[in-house]
Amino acid sequence: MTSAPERNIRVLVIDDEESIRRALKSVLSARKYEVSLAATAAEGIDTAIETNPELVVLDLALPDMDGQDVCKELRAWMTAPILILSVRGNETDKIQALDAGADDYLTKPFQAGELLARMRALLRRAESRVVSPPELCAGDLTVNLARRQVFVKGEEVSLTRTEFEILALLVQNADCVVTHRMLMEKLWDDKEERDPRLLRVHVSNLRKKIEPAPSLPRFIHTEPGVGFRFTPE
Amino acid sequence: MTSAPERNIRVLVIDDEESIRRALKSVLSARKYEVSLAATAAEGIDTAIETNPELVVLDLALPDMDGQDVCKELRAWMTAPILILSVRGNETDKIQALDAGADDYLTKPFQAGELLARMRALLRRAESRVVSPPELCAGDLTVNLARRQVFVKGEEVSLTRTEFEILALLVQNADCVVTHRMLMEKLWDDKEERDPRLLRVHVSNLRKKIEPAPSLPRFIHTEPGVGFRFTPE
DNA sequence: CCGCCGCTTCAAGCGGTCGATAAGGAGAAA
DNA sequence: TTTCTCCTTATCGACCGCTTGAAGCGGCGG
Repeated sequence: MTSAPERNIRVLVIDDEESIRRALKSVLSARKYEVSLAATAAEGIDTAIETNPELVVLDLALPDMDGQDVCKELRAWMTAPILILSVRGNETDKIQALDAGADDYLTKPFQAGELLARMRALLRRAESRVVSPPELCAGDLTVNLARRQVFVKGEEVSLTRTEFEILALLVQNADCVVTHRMLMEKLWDDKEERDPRLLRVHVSNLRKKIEPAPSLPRFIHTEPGVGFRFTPE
Repeated sequence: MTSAPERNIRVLVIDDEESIRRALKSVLSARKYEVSLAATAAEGIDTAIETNPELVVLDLALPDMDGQDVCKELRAWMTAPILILSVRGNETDKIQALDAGADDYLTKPFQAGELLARMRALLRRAESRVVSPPELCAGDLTVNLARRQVFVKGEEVSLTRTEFEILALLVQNADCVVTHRMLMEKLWDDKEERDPRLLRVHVSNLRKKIEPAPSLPRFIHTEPGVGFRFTPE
């Protein structure tokens, strides 16, 4: 996988050397990365907050703050990998930086190819991380979006594709009204107008499968003329 | 986090130099790591299958196989981080190893402290990730992703490349739905749309080989309009 | 009280997707 | 070249679920 990423990945470079910034900007932009630059630690942290980068390249020797402290400060709220650049190649610096939350440490002068390869390795790891285990429990109902499974009183019920899509959208917007338009756009991505009755039939069938009393809905409430609402409480 | 891990972490060291193996064994054991050793690539892969390590330290220059190929072979079924050791410090070797699936690259001679710090950084990242065992048993079916072998009632069945790829992807996402799109992207990495019928044929052939009753699937269930799901239990 | 309107439910037709099978075609090995 | 394996395409029957029409139900206003 030496190829450029299909999507533009946001990278933040924090380095006080003008020449390094320019060089990295040029090299990374050519690889279709979306590059932000910062010359000081303070500026770097601000930019990180603004752009929320997916990877940070951080020089250890900044004028206004120690590199390790920058690392820790970023780590406090950010999970993106941090790659350290430094002219200092001694063991203690490396250990301290890595233990401060950095993910890799590269000694200057470095070769662009190695930096890019290490960035790819870090990003490969980061992207394979699971986002969150999206499981919802409400009363007798359990909805597992990742597994596409729904349980009522521990018994798995089999939902149709459309039924599950509807339920998923409602669960994702729990307590909020999901309009007819939103549902229909999600279900049939063509924008042509569809019969609103269609939704009602599907919702009706869905209720029969997951509601304790389908005619007195506990989970899926209808907002007349607007849409539906899922109530977990 | 300079402290030793609270739980014994399984580390596999693959290196042909006796002295390195001894030194690492001693250093890592003192840090409460549970160390396995291997002197050749073949032995290393076998040990990896047996012990399912949480981190692999791999020498790039092994007598019986190229380091990159070992990397790729491990990556095919293992998600644990791989740290490369090598006397070769040139850029090309590093890039190739990192792109082959390695997570870090350290040039010999190295200092123990740096190795330990890099291991900690890698393990910190991998901490939250589930380690998948290299072999899965479900009823009469045994799937060994590492060895690319499949057994039914103890008898090995021979799968074609595509069939195994499909089964592997399904097993790795056991209980979760694997969409048609995911399967097709994995099988044919070209993004051009393919005939969904193709998948059905391959899955059908696969079922005939591993299902007790192919028409009433026990392992590979189809989710209409979405994809397929592997059910171990 | 009655009719209108929107939501719910039921029932039936139709279309799409799936599974099985067979045959064409590409590539490797003999 | 032949032969074999495996990928791919094609065809067909069966079935599930989407869709639509229509009736039942309740609230609200005239």
